[in-house]
Amino acid sequence: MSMTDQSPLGRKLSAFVALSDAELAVLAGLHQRRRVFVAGRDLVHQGQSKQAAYILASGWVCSYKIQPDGSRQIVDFQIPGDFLGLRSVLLRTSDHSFEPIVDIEAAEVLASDLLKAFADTPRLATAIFWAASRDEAMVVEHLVGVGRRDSDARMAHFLLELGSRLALVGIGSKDGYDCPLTQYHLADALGLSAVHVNRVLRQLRERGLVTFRDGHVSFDDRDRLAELAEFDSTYLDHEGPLLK
Amino acid sequence: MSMTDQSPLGRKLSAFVALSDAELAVLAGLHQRRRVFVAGRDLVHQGQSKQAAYILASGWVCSYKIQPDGSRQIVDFQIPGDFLGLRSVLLRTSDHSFEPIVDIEAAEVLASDLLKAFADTPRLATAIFWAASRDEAMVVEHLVGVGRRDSDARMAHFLLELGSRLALVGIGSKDGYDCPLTQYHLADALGLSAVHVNRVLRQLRERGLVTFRDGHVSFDDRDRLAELAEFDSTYLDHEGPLLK
DNA sequence: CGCGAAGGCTGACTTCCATCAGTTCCGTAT
DNA sequence: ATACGGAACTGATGGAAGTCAGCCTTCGCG
Repeated sequence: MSMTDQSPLGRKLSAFVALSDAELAVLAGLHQRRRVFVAGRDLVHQGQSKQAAYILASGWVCSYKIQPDGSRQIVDFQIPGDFLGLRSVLLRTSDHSFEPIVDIEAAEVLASDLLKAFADTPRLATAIFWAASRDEAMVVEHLVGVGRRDSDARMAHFLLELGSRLALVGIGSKDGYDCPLTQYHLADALGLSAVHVNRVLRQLRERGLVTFRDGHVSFDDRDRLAELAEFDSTYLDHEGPLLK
Repeated sequence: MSMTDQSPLGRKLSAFVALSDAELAVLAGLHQRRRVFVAGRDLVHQGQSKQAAYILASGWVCSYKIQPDGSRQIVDFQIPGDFLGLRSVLLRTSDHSFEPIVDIEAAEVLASDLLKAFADTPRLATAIFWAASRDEAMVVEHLVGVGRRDSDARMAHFLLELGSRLALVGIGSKDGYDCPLTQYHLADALGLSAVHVNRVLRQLRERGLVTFRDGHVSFDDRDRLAELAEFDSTYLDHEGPLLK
């Protein structure tokens, strides 16, 4: 199976374990029940129970929690190749919501099919658990950012992390990437107000570090940006395949 | 096996699945290699690789990340019955550190033993994954708190959550619990300065909501405290066993 | 066409929390 | 017995980010 044939998930997992053709075939099998969802209408809503998991094939999604007072915290963004709702399979009710940011395509995966795939191809299972662990590490890093970084470093770190993640599934380049997020999304993710997000972006642009404009992020000076963010990507753990 | 014989982990898992004697025996088997660690000396250090997982038997631990600038963010506290480092088994290097807050006892669990237990007793495996999912949900809720709650609500929420968790493993009562954390721990966990933590605690005490003094938390008015915190415990998911 | 909604952008004012610079209290090691 | 270190505690001051209020542009649509 050639590189270009691979799903984004296949591509991502290949960075961790070298998957055999048989394993790739099982993975492809999980992509059967393809569904389309429109931007803005929640896929899963907080408090809902017993929903399937999804593998995102194209488009962007965010997972978030709404507070009783109406404010929301975006926990993470999902990009092609990411799982949605893998964790909440075991908890009775989903503790958060998923909103497609643009129109998306996703493969619905039934818990039973997933478990069968795990039993048949343990290496694939390991790879998927690796991906889940990495997602959790990103949430932790997100928490650190919100708790301990000022708004500039927070934004810088966020934009760099996103760039790294996209690169891993073959989207974007060293210099930047297309990004459909609004300043409101950034605000809800970073724990800032939309007004302040705007000011921070302006500042970073004027300092010649990054430009986020018209749905595109350009790294104007990646090194200085990484320095400001104190960006250390080891938690993303992609140094080439571990298991041959 | 009677209730009082159970390890804290057994007790916690029993709230999710009713475990058979055979399953409880396997679980007890995982507690073989008992070790003791002294307060303050890190169990696992950020950047370290290939360490075992642990089941905490007694005492308190915190997991945290240190920033290059020296500030630290505590990600979570572990109490008896919690796993340490379950997630980082798959990532090459641990992305965070574990520090015992008091002297602790913990069972060291080798990855191979854990996998064998999973293979032999799938229901136990499910229960442990449930616990892992719940831990992740707590980190998410923590992120929400740091991102979207002001310092009072944040503290209130934290103290209530901890009370709920302790109750699940049979520690503390409806009215309060013993708690060895210092105000510095609270500050590092909640993304506040120690000075401000002190003020917030004073305020909550003066308003007659909670008293945290001399290593003991007392809920003076649990209802009003929960209201201030907008505490909704569904993410903790303990409404009695799901699987009979 | 023109209206409204969504997103981006900005200035003025306010608030929450960090920082600095201490003091007090206690337990323990010299 | 006293000196020391860790933790709790406090007042004064400043700064980072929130809130409020408003303007401009673009784009879809009645």
